[in-house]
Amino acid sequence: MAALTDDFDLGQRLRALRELHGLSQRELAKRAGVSNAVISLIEQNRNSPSVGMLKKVLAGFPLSLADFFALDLAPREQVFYRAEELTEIAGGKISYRQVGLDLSGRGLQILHERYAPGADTGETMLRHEAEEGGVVISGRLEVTVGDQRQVLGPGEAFYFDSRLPHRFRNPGEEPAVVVTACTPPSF
Amino acid sequence: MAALTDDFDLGQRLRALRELHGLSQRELAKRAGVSNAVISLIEQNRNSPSVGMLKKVLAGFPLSLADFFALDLAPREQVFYRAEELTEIAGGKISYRQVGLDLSGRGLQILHERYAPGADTGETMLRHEAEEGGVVISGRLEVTVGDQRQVLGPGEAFYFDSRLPHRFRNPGEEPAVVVTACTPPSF
DNA sequence: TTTAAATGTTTAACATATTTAACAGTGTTA
DNA sequence: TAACACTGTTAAATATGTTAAACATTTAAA
Repeated sequence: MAALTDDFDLGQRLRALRELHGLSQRELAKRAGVSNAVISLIEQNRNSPSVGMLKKVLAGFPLSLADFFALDLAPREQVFYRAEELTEIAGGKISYRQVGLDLSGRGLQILHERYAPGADTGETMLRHEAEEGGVVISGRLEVTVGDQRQVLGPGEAFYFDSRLPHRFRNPGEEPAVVVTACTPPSF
Repeated sequence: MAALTDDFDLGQRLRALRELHGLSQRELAKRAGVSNAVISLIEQNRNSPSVGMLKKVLAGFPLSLADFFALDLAPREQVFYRAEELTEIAGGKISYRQVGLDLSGRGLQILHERYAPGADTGETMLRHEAEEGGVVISGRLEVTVGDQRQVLGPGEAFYFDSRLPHRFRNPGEEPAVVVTACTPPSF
């Protein structure tokens, strides 16, 4: 997950962020309660700020450390997708239709899912580093998370930490349709 | 989003991570190419490591900065939500029904939205630091992002950078229903 | 017990980050 | 033009992080 972990330019990132917010170095410094010099130096990569300092600076936006490092500054392309354009990921008894083709470097994965009657993600529970949730549109969906299990119907929803072992199953006679979201994308 | 931005204990986090990997301070230090003392000091929160140093240390696992800060060590609570339990945020001509009550410290916001005929988020375009997307369930929704505009119907979808000015409107005669997701949560 | 090899911690010397205060440049107003 | 308010940058002083080396403790083997 987590895009741009390596090569990234911390200074450039801070500068881009600051300019995006329309702040001068001094304005940001004032909000953050630090000297303006340090912002200049950080943006030039002439020092490697301590985590404490960076946290202070980001508080001026405000923005969390996690968000700062997870930020993706690349510009975006396609915005709209026709139903046929959603990219089918799995196929078969479970259909995952993803909004967007390539999510690498993105923070969000949105899926239009359809579970045929009886469809099941399987005995071996799923786990990954993420948060996910969804809303059931039609049919019935059995969701198991950790030691909790429940069957959800239209309008009902779920939200959990994806590191907890989880599983989805359609226990009904009709197809189950769900819209789910996951951050960061898990496949 | 991004959990535990404030209170979190960097030292505790590093220690937990190291022990999870079954490494001693010295082993990790060797892999990371730093002195073992700094790891001891960081874990005791007796210094606030520079970003460069922290990055080096994490490389010993390896783990990216983004992942490190995105890590959430806290346990989660409610997983399932009945339709009535979705928390109504706006009400009125536009209904935002959110999965989960309090999303502070979370990375994902999922909304079950309903736009009455003619409902509109307004002339002044929305902007915030996030990524968002959604799938239209029923009715028709006009989505404007930057200089792009399109009317989407059931099964159609969108995905964009929330920093681009955007707007939603129901141009039709029947209610429009959408499931959207946003990371990080925007309100 | 003794020895050795681990473990985490501490201290003093050193390297680096941060602040304060000044510098240089821009655009605006009188 | 001068005077001002703003911009980002820089130098020297200070504060803090980092290292190398030693300390103290535990475990295992002889």
